This record gives sequence, C-alpha cells and structure tokens, in this order.
Amino acid sequence: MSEDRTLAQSLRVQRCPECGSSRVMKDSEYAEIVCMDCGFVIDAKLTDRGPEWRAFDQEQRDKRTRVGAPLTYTIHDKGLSTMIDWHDRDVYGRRIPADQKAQVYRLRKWQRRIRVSNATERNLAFALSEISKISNALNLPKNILETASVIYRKAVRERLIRGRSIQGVTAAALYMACRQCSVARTIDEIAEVSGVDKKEVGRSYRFLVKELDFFVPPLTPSQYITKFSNQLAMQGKADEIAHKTLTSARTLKLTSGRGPTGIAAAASYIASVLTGERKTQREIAEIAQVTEVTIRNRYKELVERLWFIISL
DNA sequence: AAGACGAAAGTGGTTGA
DNA sequence: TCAACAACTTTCGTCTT
Repeated sequence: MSEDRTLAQSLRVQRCPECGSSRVMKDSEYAEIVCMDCGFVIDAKLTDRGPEWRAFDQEQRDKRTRVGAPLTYTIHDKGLSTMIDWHDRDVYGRRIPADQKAQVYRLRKWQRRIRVSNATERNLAFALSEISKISNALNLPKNILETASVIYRKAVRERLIRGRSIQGVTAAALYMACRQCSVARTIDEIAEVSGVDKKEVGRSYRFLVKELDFFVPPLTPSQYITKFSNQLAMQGKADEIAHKTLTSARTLKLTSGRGPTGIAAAASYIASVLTGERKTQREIAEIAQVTEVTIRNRYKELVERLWFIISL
C-alpha cells in the first residue's frame, strides 16, 4: 500500500512548469519526466527513494533499513562506488592472515579495474569531474550539475562525443542545462571558466540540440534582468520596474529579433533612472556584456514608445 | 572631467537563392 | 557556396551635467 503511494507521489506531475502543458510523459529509459510540448525536463531522476517496506516498531526499522549514498548522475558510476581500502585488516580491525593477503590483494586489483573499466567509463569519469569543476566555478546550483550530467550521459549513449573534444561537449552540456533550467548564463561565461573557445562551445551546443532532439526554450530578457539587478545591487523596486518595462516592450513588439541581453540591459537602465539610484550606461554595459551604444539604441526605442504608457 | 549621445565603419552570424 | 542583411560592436567627436 505504502509502496503504491510513494510511487504515485513521486510521479505526480500534471503540468509542465515551463509551458503549462499537461502533456507530460515519463521517459523511463532515460529516467526523466518530459513535457511533450516544449521538451522541458521536469524531473530527471525517477528513483523512488522512499522505503518500500513498512516498519511497525524500531526493531523492524533497524532490521529493514538499508544504508547507502543517494544515487547521483554526477559521478560516473552514479555514486555506487565500493572501495576496498588498503589496510590489511578485516571488519573487526584484526590483521588478515598471511595466506589470505594475496586474495585480498587480487580482489582489490579487480575492484579497481572494474570500476573504471573501459575507455567510455574513463571518458565519462573525466567529463563528469569537468562538469563539476565548471559548475563550481560559476556557482551554479546543484540541479544544473545533475541536468548537465544527464545530458552528457545521453550524448555518450548516442555516440555523439566521437571526434569532439570532451571539454567542448561538457561545456555545451552545461550551457544546455542552464538553458533548460532557465538560469541565465551566457556562452561566454562558460567558455571563460572552462577554457574552451566560445565558438567551440556554441558549435557543440548546437550539435547537441540537433542530435538529441531537444527543444530549448529561448532565453527571455526577464531572466537576464533578474541577474543584472542582482549584480548591480539594485533594490527590488528597480527590478520590478525593469520587468514591467519589459512586459510593455513585449506587447509593443519591441523585443523580437533583438538580443535579449541588450533589451534587459536597457530595461535595467531605465529602472535605475526611474528609481533614482542611477547607474551609468557603462556599468550596466559591463555587466550585461553589451556596449553602451546598444543600451542607448534599445533605451531610445523603449523610451520613444513607452513614455506615454508610463505617464498614463 | 565624467557621462551621455550619435554617426560611421566594421564584425560575425543568419537567410535565401 | 555566396551575397545580402540585420543586429551589434568599435571608434571617435561632440554635447551635457
């Protein structure tokens, strides 16, 4: 009974948080819940972590509990590592008799060999550590790391890594994960910390999107606005105004075809002026990675069309 | 003197023949 | 594959605060 309930709870996802579609499907082969309309990966680890037994008293609980680290996709064997340590001692700390030492040594050797057995495993182990490194450097949340790991595993399974640099693909997978989770990070930032050429990251990214048949929702300026106001240390009020400016701009069709960073930067600039905590164009340009000229152009367009809305 | 403004030329990526 | 194209950048001179 409780088994059914916990499973149902873990699968109770009715709507895609990204596009609101109710066509949500469980892809058990890849252990994902995926939105059928926009491709958003709603949940990537369909492991039922709840206990599949019931315990009526402490004794039963102790008896039935099994202990283990949670599964993670960020370690090449999903965290299911067993290591035989190098002490020649048994579980009670007693020395192992000489005639068994050779056997323990052999076991240890094979354990090591099995863990990272072939080239694919080594590749995976290296790539996943690389992903962790980059995501740590960028202070990315853990779910991004997991998503990126899943994407990379998928790429490996589809044999897409051949002929491509591991670093390039890891960076691309991470960028993809950011996009999937609506975390505004530019290719530049990822290229910077991963030490991979920006073009290479972009190429790999496009390749992955095409081959894995992913639909990646386009980055919206509003995601950048949140990021910018954080970096500019602006107050919530300014953030709010910037978002409002943006929605008006969208209804006036001023956003299509324009780079989202430029629009977000301009909206942030307008907000900074309106709230009185004025930031220079250069400051914002620096953070937004666009030029002052672009901010000025967007700003001009926005003000021309929006001033009457604001004055109303 | 710093910041804002805008013109003009240059750059990298996309599109359509 | 190539030219046309729009968005964006770089550069630089001028105006404003």
